[in-house]
Amino acid sequence: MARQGLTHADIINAAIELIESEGLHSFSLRELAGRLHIKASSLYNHIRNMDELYTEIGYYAISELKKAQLRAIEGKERTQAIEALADAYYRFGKERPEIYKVILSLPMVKNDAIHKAGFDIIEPIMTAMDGYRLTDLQKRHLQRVFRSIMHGFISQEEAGCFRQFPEDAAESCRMAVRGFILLLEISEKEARI
Amino acid sequence: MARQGLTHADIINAAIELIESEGLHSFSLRELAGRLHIKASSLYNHIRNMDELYTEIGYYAISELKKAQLRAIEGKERTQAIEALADAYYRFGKERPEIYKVILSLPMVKNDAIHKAGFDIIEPIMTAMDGYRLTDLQKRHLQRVFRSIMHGFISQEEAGCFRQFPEDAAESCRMAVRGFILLLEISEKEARI
DNA sequence: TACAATATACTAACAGCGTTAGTTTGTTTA
DNA sequence: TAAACAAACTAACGCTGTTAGTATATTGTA
Repeated sequence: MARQGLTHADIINAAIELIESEGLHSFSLRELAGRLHIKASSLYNHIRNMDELYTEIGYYAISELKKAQLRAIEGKERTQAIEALADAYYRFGKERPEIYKVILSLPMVKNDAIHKAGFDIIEPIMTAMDGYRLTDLQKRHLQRVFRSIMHGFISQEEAGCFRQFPEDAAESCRMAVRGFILLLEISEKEARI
Repeated sequence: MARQGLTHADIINAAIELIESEGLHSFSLRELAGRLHIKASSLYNHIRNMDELYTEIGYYAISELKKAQLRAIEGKERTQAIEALADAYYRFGKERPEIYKVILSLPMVKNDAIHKAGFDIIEPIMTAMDGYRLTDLQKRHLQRVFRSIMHGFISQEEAGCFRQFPEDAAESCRMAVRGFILLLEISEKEARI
């Protein structure tokens, strides 16, 4: 009706805001439309469907996470770089849990764009490992180890799986990162042989 | 109509079967009812609601995972125990991904029963660490590290996050477990001081 | 400036979902 | 045999994503 200059980006931004404030769980196209003062069906002039909307939000989340990580390791090396990286990852997960969740819902198989996003996830940890003399094979394994540790902590804490004990989960996470650094150091020694 | 002796357990078992064969994503009460040759509303004679159904399936999943882990570490100690434990956990996640996912959907806050289930998750890794001379504080942190590593690997591999490289994810996981064992060993040394 | 084309909004509807209320019917108990 | 209970039913509610068809405002062109 009262035509407003709604762009594709406006839709995505509103969706992100809504998900962050109300939670991914309760997000719906009708609610999104309501916030934009249009009907749900009108959204289809801007987006193909809900899957695609989630995919775009996933891209956004990945790029935000990547930015935060790269900022954190700037000018740092080895132990310091890894710890700063882990800290940035952990904070992102705690501060923006709803957006973080969207990343995992990305169907990583589908198309080339998502495949490309997969490399955006990897880049920061790969860069942080530059200070270690590792083979490419070692790096490919070790980046998985790092990401698994970090994702494991974030998703389990979010799910409430750490509530049995009062100890700070961030402290446990730092311990895990210490183990990862140990792994980097002994891998380095093995690579020299 | 043609009254069949449907028990509460029958419902849960059918739901588990359906989730494992068709996926958690497409699971619905109407589909479950269809498999049992009743209408969806009739399910409410046996279950309170869908949340409670998921909770019960979550309990089942936790107990299955616990059993598999305890079986794996029987008669083993230290490095062997940890590796066997990790292997059992990893296999469970790969072989029964849909049921595994239900565990995380458990709202760990709610009631005492769920709180108790939380300890069932912890028990195997706590037992496996018995062979290490660690303080209780260390154990409480380290069980989180172990669970984060394992959950991180399973959920990321399931989500397709490891598809960038051809290397076997199980191999990466073993590397992570090696890091965890390193952590156990140096924690042991620190505890003795 | 006028007309055609396009983009953006609308209404109405569909099938699916979890869930509830009220009703019927078969089984079990007194 | 009658009463009580359990387990099925039908019908409906409000919610979801999505599509089809329609109206209207903006934009590009002759």
